Amino acid sequence: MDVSHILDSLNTEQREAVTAEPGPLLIQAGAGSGKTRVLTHRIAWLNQVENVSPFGILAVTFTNKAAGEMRARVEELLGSPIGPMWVGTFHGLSHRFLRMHWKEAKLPQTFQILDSEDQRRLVQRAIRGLALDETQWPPRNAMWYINNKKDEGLRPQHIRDDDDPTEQQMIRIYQAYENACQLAGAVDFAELLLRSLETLRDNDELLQHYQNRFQHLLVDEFQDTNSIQYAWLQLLAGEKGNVFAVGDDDQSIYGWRGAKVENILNFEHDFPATKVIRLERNYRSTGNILNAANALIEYNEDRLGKNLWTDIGDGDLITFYSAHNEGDEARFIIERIMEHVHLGGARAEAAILYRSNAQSRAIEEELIRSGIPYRVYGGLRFFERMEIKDALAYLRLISLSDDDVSFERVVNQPPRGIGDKTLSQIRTVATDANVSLWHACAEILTANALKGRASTAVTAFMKLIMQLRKETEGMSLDQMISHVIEHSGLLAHYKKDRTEKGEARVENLQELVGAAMDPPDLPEDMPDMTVLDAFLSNAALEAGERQGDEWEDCVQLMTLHSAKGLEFPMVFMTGMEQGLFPSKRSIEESGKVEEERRLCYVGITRAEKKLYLSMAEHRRLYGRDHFNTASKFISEIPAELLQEIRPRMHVTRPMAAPPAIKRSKIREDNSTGLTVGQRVKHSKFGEGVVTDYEGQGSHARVYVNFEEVGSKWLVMAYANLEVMHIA
DNA sequence: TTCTTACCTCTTTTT
DNA sequence: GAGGTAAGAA
Repeated sequence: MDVSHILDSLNTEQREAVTAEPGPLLIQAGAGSGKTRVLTHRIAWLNQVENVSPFGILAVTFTNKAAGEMRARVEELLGSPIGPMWVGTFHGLSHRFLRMHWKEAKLPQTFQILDSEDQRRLVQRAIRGLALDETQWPPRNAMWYINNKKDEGLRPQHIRDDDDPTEQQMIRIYQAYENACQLAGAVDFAELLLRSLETLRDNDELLQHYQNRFQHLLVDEFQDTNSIQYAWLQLLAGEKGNVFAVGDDDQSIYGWRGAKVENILNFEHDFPATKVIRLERNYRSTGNILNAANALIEYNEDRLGKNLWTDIGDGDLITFYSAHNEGDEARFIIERIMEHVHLGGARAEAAILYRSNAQSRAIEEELIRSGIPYRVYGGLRFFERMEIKDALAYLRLISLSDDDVSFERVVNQPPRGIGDKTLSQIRTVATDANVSLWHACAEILTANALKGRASTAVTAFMKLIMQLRKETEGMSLDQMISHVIEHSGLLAHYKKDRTEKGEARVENLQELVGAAMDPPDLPEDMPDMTVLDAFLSNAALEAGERQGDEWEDCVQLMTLHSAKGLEFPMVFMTGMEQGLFPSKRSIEESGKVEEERRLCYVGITRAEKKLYLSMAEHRRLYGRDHFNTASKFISEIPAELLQEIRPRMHVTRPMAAPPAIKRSKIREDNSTGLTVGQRVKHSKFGEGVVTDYEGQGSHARVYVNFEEVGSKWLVMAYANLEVMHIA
């Protein structure tokens, strides 16, 4: 058979990996060495040359983005859909497994997935239920504790308290939370993994079946696996141990989430006769960029050691800019991007990376002012918005009324007279009888234990949910959502809010209906799943990764973490400041700086041609002023690779900075004919800059920051603004 | 009971 | 700076 389409584009080491005999294989692949390529070509090789059925292949990664890309590349290579192949994230595949085997996993068929916010609320309720002081036992901490234990594979009964009262209390909270989850049929992210591991481990028949089925397991970003994920792989691999693991210890950046780099070391031990292949040739970056990355990562003591090389040539030096403040930093970046665009480059070739999401604001403001389209990855996602979660909670409650998380969310949203007092009564009954809140309501009503007004309100609420259930039966998903937001009063509730925020919420709800017109595919091996279940699970697991306007040529903004696995011709690493990157916390805790350095390594190696590093000597973050010195990572890059640019001395800006502009504004229809950042002239107020706009047609208004009289809202129809052209 | 306001804390990174 | 909470007013 002709295998040239699989092998031709590969170098010797890559080819060795792709064509290796079955058995455990560990690929130590440096950044840009063709990791994903090796992985996808291996799948094609197994399928087309070794004749392994797609049914027998499981490939797993960490992020939805990476999984999506892997799927697309495999389909392209095979020239057909992946069909029954299991390709996805650890969480996604675990979820799939649990949906198929909910009975064995002791879950209700319609179990729901909790996102971090849901989880926090439920933990909080557990803490309150135990009559503990929330200030002394912050839900966030307890949640962190629980997730950590779950990542270690530990249930409350497995944890030794060592007579430590804090530990004992935490265990109690964990236990109470777990009871609440089980009762509500709720599963958090860590639970997905742990539960599927336990289910597999405790059911011989199931285990046998899957061990037989999956002849080959492939893992990407192996350095980021945590204990359960590793155990899960080991269990599935069984005796034959056909695990193809690709990883790079220098890119391990999820230690804070329980990822164990040691898994790379353990691998050779746990899977005897492991073949190790190293990929050190980099196809992505110029020599200077690579040398900087190599020199930096040398400062880490804890590493397996490898050195990337390339024959692309040295390329440009790395530019380092020390700005006065974050605005100056942003303007420097934007000027570079504009130059790039003038020379015919695409905006999408530029990526602006930062350590924490909070840093994006300053950059976004300047981008808006300059009228440059951009796209932010991460941050607040569609399905995490309040109004969307409200709507989904109604849907969940309709499909499973024992869902306490959803119950609490919407029982008084919109307000219907069921306040704290009534609710706490319901909660008490529920806890005492160990039943769901919904169930407790029914009991209280039959026992006539509520006062007149509260009783009517609760009855009305229950009636509403049951009625919605009946009315939406047989409806398509989008009809159903449309019906529910309308008749639950949710839409009317948000419509009452005439502010921009309220309008945005109404729009989001309408967008939700739109999203439901094109629901996710139902995998064939989950016959029990309804379209609604699939939609809801997808909402929690993917939270709306894709934002609109993907076709538009946008500058890319994201955290360093979410940049892993991606590459861009032009990369800006911002906030290279001691205390921000490396973060203050990591400096204080010993041993944490190495992970920060790896993160820096990841950032540097994203760049193909041009890398800019920048910092702000003065930065306002979280409402505080910081005066910074350069990140120690800057000094760890050899000076001969750096070209330092001094800021120009003009700093006085013509006017005060305009107020922050909401992100939702950017893509809104603009019927003013003006853009944010545009200079305009008014006959009376003089010159100013447009900082915001709202409304349609004759109601269209613009917000202008005038040099002399400050900011004013003006109605376009009367203002008679003259557009100024910047000389 | 609901709405409004003042105050408080917590700020890394993601499924 | 934001989000959440607690306290006070309608």
